[in-house]
Amino acid sequence: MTQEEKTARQDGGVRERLLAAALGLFNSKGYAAASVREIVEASGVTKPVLYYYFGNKEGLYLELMNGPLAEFESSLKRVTAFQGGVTERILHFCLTILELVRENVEVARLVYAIYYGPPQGAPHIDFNTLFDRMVESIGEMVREGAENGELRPDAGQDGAWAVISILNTAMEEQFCHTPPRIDGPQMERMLRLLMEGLAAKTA
Amino acid sequence: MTQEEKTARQDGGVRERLLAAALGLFNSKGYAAASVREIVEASGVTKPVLYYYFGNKEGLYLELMNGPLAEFESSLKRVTAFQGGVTERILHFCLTILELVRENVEVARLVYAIYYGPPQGAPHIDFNTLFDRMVESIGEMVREGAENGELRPDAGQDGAWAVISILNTAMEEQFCHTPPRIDGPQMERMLRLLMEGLAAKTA
DNA sequence: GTCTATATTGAGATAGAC
DNA sequence: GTCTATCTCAATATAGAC
Repeated sequence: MTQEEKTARQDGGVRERLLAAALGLFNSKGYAAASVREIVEASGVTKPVLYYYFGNKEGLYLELMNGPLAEFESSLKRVTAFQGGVTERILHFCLTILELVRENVEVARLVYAIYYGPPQGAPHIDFNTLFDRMVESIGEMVREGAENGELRPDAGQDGAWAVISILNTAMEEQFCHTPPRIDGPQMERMLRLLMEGLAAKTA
Repeated sequence: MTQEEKTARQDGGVRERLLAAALGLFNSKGYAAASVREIVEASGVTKPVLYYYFGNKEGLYLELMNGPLAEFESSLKRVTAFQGGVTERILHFCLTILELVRENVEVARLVYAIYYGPPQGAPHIDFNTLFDRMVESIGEMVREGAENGELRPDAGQDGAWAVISILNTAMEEQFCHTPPRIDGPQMERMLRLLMEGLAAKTA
């Protein structure tokens, strides 16, 4: 057993408590306004413990984000491999993303706050590329649908952004309103409403 | 001429420069992270000047928000008085709101950051009621359209939220991406795509 | 690993001269 | 109205004992 492994086993609870407390405080007060003092008090430890585990406030923040973000990215890869008609693939994609967000509301809320709001002095993380990849995935599906006749031939950019709008707003509702006024089934109904406008009139 | 009027004339430039600098810094660093020192330096004055005009940082923030918010509210009232078919009224409503946002991007960005993100220690302003009123206005229009046969009879909650989603995401694009990937005409096309799904099939 | 105690910096805010 | 100089407090971070 290496020294690293020993350390990893020993520090168990404290690390997690610090991460959880920081996440809660970053969300309720913002990265800048949440002080180290508050974080350690909420975790029932003292300041040096935080510096021992994470080096500094930034290190704690990065540690907090990296796990869930990596998980999200790998989920993104898996979901694009889904087979079926374009409409069903779009629905499946959006529902999966929404479910991911619902499972990690706290982290998602923080990501959105940093992405959409001022960085607040938090170290930079490239959320932009991640969001763009999501946009691009939906764009490709819509384009494919327009080409193979499943969607209207003019369902290009505008159609893709309309889908993204619904997904985006549904996600935001998860962490900006309690209880959220949009859930999975409702988002699906909204998307189907949109699709009936997007779908090719073959009747 | 009262004392108030004299004062109002005299302090001209400084007040405005402080407000503008604060708005810029609140947006780029967040309310908590933007320091009074930075604000006054950017305005070319010293700290006591800020305290002279606004009492404190919170006073400055409130002064900054109140003007545009009142203007926005009165615009909301005016736009709901627009006459015409439901579809055109919805389009007019959304285009007007988007235009308002585009004319006050900086304030809108700050409002969204505070509304969606952590309050950062900024004094509370009730944006919720304002947003709800917007949601309610759209809800009423859709409901009316469903009743008078201009929209599908089942175009209720879901249809309204689909409209809101498009408007919401279009607004966000204005202050979260340069250049914005959505403008007025594109939002209109997205809404019309949605409408063709919502509209009653009378053909 | 975790503590007490403290160094150091920068924050918001004010006193008092002009 | 605007300044210089300063107060007070809380922030991040660390030294050093256990």
